[in-house]
Amino acid sequence: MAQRQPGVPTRADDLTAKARIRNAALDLFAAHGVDATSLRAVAAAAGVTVGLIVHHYGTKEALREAVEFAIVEQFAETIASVPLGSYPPDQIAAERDRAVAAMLSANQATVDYLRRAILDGSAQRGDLVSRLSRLSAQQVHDLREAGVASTKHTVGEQVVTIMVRQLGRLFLQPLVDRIADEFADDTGASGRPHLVVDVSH
Amino acid sequence: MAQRQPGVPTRADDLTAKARIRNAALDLFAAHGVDATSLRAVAAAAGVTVGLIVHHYGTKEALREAVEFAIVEQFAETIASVPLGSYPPDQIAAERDRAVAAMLSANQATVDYLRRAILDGSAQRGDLVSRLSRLSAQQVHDLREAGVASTKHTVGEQVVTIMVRQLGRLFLQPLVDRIADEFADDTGASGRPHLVVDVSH
DNA sequence: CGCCATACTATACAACTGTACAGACGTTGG
DNA sequence: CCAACGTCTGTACAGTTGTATAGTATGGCG
Repeated sequence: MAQRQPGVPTRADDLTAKARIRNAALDLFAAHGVDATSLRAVAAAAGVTVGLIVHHYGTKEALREAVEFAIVEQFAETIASVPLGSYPPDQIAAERDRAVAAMLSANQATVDYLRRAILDGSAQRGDLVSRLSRLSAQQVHDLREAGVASTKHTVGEQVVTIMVRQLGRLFLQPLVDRIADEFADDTGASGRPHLVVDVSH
Repeated sequence: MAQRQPGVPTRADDLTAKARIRNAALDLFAAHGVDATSLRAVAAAAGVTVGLIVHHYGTKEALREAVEFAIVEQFAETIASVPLGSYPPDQIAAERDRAVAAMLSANQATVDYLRRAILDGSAQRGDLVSRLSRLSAQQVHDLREAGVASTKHTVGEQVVTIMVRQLGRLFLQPLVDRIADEFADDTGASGRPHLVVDVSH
């Protein structure tokens, strides 16, 4: 085998090997779960050897953390793509929601990974869910500073509402789809049912 | 070690070894996932050796199927515990819903296992979700025969509604709890947020 | 009693896991 | 030019996995 990127990482075929490994890991972790995904499977999908994964990330756990870090980055960048001044104050929140929804629907692997992460719920500080929650909290805080967001509820309540409405529908959709498929011939052409997920305080 | 149940399985300490294995498997599968649970862990939890699991169930896959079969049975029995004649026709459906909800809240492991099963979504016929869907469909069918259930929607739509409303809240609750915990000191004593899950056709 | 079916243990094994490590290659800085 | 460095491969290893199997004990039944 020829080595692809010797010396300083050039971007010959689109992506660094390190990035390709991380992307392949996200896809496989999302599809089959972290435990059920071997480093060898990741290596094969990324077109590298197991040794290189260890070289770049050290351990499987560290690779998982890198994947989660990338997901948080993805959220942060998406939110930052709709800065405070870009829309009338009363539309910022809605516009950010739309941006996040668009990002998620374009990255099924991210959604699938998140679903598993929340499910397994390690519940430890520094967790993926914790970090996303803090990101949401920061967003709520910013909007309040700008005098936009309501202060009728606590920040915690607003974060729960944002995250559950954003993610809840995505998590439950597979269940709806499964059952809809089950009765596909029966449902008539009435189309997919529409999910409603919300929280009340 | 002394063997516990020689010959015909007596019910010396509460349960057959075979049943203890199945229960232990349900608990561990629910808590950590099937893949992450070794037969040795199941054996230890059930107080038997690995060999006995193989003896009774053959393969890990067969053990998983036995666990799922037991779950379906649990649903079926719960529904059957509220027979058609036991309540006024217009209350049967609601009463059965209540019975299922009570059964689920008393069996956290079942809920957790179901959450994982739906998540992984093997999407194959004979699947756990498929079997539960068919159970729901049967229920809807029965209620229609008795002239109780509405025929305004298709059976498929009604099954989706039943399953999503039953299970959706249970699946999303961990997410809500996680975030609520994250902001526990912030939320004030406003109590846990209440989840709303529904489908519209 | 003798015999067999069953419940059960113990050990063994091949496959696969994550991790470690030695080295090959090409680039870069002095 | 050459030593140092980062990227990358290949192999090796100890631990764990699911499964197979040989063997032991025990109760029921002729």
